[in-house]
Amino acid sequence: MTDLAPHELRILVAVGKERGFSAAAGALGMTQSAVSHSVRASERKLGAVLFDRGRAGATPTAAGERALAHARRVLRLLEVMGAEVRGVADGTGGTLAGPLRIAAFRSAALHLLPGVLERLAARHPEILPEVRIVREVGRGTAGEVMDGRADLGIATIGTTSPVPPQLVGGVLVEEGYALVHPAGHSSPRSLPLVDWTENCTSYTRAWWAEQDWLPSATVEAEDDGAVLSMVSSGFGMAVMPELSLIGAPPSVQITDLGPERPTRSVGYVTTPELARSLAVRALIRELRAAVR
Amino acid sequence: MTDLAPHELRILVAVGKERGFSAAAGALGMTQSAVSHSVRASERKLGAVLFDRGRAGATPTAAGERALAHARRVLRLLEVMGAEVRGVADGTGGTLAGPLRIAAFRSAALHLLPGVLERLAARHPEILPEVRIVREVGRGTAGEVMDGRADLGIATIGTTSPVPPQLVGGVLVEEGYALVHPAGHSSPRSLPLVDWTENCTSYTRAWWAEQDWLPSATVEAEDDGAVLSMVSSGFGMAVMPELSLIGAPPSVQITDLGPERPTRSVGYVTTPELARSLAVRALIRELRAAVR
DNA sequence: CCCGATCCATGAATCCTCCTCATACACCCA
DNA sequence: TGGGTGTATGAGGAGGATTCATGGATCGGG
Repeated sequence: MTDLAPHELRILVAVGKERGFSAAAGALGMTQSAVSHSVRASERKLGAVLFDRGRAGATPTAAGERALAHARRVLRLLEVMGAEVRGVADGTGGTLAGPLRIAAFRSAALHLLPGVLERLAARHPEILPEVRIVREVGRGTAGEVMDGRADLGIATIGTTSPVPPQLVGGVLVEEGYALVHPAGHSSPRSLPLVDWTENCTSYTRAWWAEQDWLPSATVEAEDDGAVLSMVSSGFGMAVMPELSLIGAPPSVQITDLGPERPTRSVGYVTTPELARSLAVRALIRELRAAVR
Repeated sequence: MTDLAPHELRILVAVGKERGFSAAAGALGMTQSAVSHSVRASERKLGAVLFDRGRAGATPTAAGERALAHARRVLRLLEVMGAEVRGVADGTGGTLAGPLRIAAFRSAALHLLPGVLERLAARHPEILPEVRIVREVGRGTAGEVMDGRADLGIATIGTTSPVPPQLVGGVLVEEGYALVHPAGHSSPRSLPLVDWTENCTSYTRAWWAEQDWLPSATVEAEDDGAVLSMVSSGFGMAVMPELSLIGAPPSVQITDLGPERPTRSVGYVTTPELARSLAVRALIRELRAAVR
């Protein structure tokens, strides 16, 4: 038997990543001795020294670099193998390869998805995500999924816009609204309130109506990006969800609205069939991990 | 630990090949009991039944087919890993020393590969190419690569047969179709049209249908070689890709079909993992050089 | 210059995985 | 209904993997 077993491959990869036997052992939850034994066995099987051991740990030799590259590929292939075989058996289609169409509202597409898709690509390079920005008005992103134009939608979920009965979905995160106004403005509350069509659920609107300090004069903008740029140029103030405020310029000031502030739930919707597909499940897993 | 070990993969492949536990055990020099235990363990790890057991032995389920394809690929990758690591360590250059399995359709195997493999052998004598001729119907050569039975496939690539998403590939050359008929025939267009199953993409068929000068009566032959020999013996005429016409005897006459002639793309497909291996890269380099 | 810290190496003991042996079970056919 | 084909399964043993305990090498600092 000259082939390396998966656990041996994993140890090689860990040593390459942690740049040392002890560190790799720690990362894998095993003993330095086990790593040493295993690497030595792998080297014997392959007939080549894979790591230069030194004071500062272990660094791959040229042969070791090639071995690491192969080890990573083999491990990934084994991972995909498990996923596909299970998928075929489940009748979920079997492959996680191919395009994965995501409909998202603007702030999610800009501030939530990039990191998620990056990690998804790292773990499942065979998935090719396509993001389409859909205004969250009317049927919104859920409509895109219902109409078969998207596999998964990032949507606001609440009592006024629940998950449609023919779809499945879940809440990812509940985020609060915050007041945003020009930084350093002397009396920000005298500024007009800037708003945009997609903003706010009816629950939020009710909260809104109760706040007597809010000016009634409002200006309607195109989308949250336009609102934010109007605020940052001193034109007005706005009540926006936190997701829209990620990466806001220093020229705006964000004020928490306190414990009674309105919130909204951001979640996902998909079809029951697609919910079992490996690609959609992988994406949901990454979404869940991202909002934690 | 949910990943399958190499010995488990080998057992799966053997069972798939020998179509039975007992036969696989015999081929592997082990007990039927060991095979049974191992397959059961693999099924438990993957969470799917891989073989239907019956009177006549074992046949793979759908999940089993996928598992087998992956198993072959993983084992192949481990093989390449060993060879390359040893090669790097020896300072012999680091390319895979050993067999490189190529699946090609007939005309490519006969007219494109010989020169390519000659140059490959000159540059990398340690690579031992094995060519298997596969009819380009159904999943064709790409299927051989997907199932782990070949490292690289020479395939026709087009809208009707794109590179499968889980594979990687590229176009090598776009070649035209030409009319071929017996040399010196007085009215070649009155001859029947000879064809063979692998011939022509749907795009080509569409062009074909538009040509009112083409006779509708057709004769079906086994392969392009048979077609060419029928044409050369005066039996009929044919529309064939240029690759099939290399080395055609002087008894046939080749007529260019003009600028509107149909074309097909000939390319290669391989797995993402093998695409990085030195042997496959060397072969692709030679293929690219050859068609220039 | 030695002390301590921080690496990796190694031998023995333990635990667990995998294989074999022996046997049971299911099915088909003469 | 017995013999021949196949697979399933439990018990036991051999070998591999991990741990424990320890040794050896190398470097930086007092």
